[in-house]
Amino acid sequence: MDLTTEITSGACPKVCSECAAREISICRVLPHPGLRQMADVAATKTYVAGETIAFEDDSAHHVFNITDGVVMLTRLLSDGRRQVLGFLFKGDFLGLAQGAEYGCSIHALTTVRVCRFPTSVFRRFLLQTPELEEELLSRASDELRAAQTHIMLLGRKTATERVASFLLYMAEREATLGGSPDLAFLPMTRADIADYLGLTTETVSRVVSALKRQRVIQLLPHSAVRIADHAQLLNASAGR
Amino acid sequence: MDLTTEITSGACPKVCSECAAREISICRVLPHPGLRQMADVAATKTYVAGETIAFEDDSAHHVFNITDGVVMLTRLLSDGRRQVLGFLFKGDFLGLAQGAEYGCSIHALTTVRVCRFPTSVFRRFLLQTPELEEELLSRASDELRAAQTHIMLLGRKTATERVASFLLYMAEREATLGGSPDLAFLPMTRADIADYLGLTTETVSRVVSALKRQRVIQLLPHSAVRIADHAQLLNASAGR
DNA sequence: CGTAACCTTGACGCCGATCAAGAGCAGTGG
DNA sequence: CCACTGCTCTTGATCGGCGTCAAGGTTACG
Repeated sequence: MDLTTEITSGACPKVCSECAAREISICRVLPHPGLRQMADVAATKTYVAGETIAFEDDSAHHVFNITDGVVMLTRLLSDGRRQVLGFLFKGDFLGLAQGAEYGCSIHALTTVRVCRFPTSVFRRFLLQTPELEEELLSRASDELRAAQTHIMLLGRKTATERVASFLLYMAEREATLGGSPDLAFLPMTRADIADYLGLTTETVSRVVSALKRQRVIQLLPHSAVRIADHAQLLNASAGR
Repeated sequence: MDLTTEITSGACPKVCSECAAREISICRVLPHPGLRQMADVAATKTYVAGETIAFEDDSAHHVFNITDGVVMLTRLLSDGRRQVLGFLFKGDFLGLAQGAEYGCSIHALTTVRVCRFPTSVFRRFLLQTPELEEELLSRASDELRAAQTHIMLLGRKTATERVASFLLYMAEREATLGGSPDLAFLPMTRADIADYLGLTTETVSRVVSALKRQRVIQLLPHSAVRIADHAQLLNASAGR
């Protein structure tokens, strides 16, 4: 049975059949009755670039599937110092680290489309859907590893190594979504990158310039970066 | 029905009834038949202080419940720079972030007692035990938040703030295990602390000395620290 | 085409790293 | 009980990578 048959037969809810992240979001593990149930409580929503989706102290009323765009998570210290905790892309699930509050602010870096669920309903649905629980546990495990890699970067890498690691990471994300492995789009500002890497905008800018001068990368229009010498960049990144 | 009845009736496996972490480990959510099944595939094991339980590239053949002692997780860069990813205590589950390999080295800082399960058996058991899955997901969420706090610390806090945050964290762990909230035992060396905080031993030592001079903390025998001025230390930590 | 962000580059300063030496401390054996 | 030994911890002097401050260039967008 091909996809068209599924859609026309109505086995796949309209909202899901049109979803750009259909095959890479957590929903891919759901059997059709489950998917229908999910779809019934889902709300699709679009945020514009620059919009704040939620603040860190907000009650966590929703969990999200990112169906398109790039999302940034940040935390603040009381004096305004900011740390970027991570970026989320098409297919990512947002809500794994949530408690009663979100715990971090959620920002749309591009136009972002999400599929949103009330937390309470999602929790209830989770209890009766072991395959979804499996999937979330697996993703939590992946995120934990990613967080550890971030910790390693912040604790022990130099400025150059951090920037190189970041560029490789962005290119890799591009590749997993079907793009080229040596082309990275950077929808975030230098300040965002700096706050992700525990640096300043000036330092990020200097390192990027240096890598460009050494012909390891090229800067293209629209904040795109071409990795000209993958081996050299990997070398500069000091490994994962 | 009290605990004694349970034990003498045999509803609780011997290995579990004697477990020091019985009520705080993941097993607490298991119904008795489930607990018995778990116990059947569990092996208790003791490691001496300083022992390496596993290396980061080892195949992850086991997951662990820490039933006593303190465990440290570390990652290395190829040139030997080390990052301490975290510490685990009595009641903690070790294995959430694991893939095919452990991904980080596992070290016993004190005498450590664990309850160990073969990964494959544990996975199979997990699939048929939703309440355990729930529990793991909840713990993964907590760990993710803890990792984010660590990221904030490494990315944006000063040396003094890092050390202060660390002392508060250790005291809090002490408190959750029934100890005093202003007494922390530090079974790790200054080098371990430094590698956790992204600093050097010298800097950690200097900051500790300064806090001692300001009478914010006292150093007691056996690597214990008394928090003399909790408010002041919290102040020095710049929040969570 | 004008304006407001964002980005880059340069000069300088500081926090924490590095280098070095001595003090404290636990374990060992006489 | 004490001397010895090796490690950990502390403290001081100096250094350097990255932050800070400042100014100019570039890009996006109305």
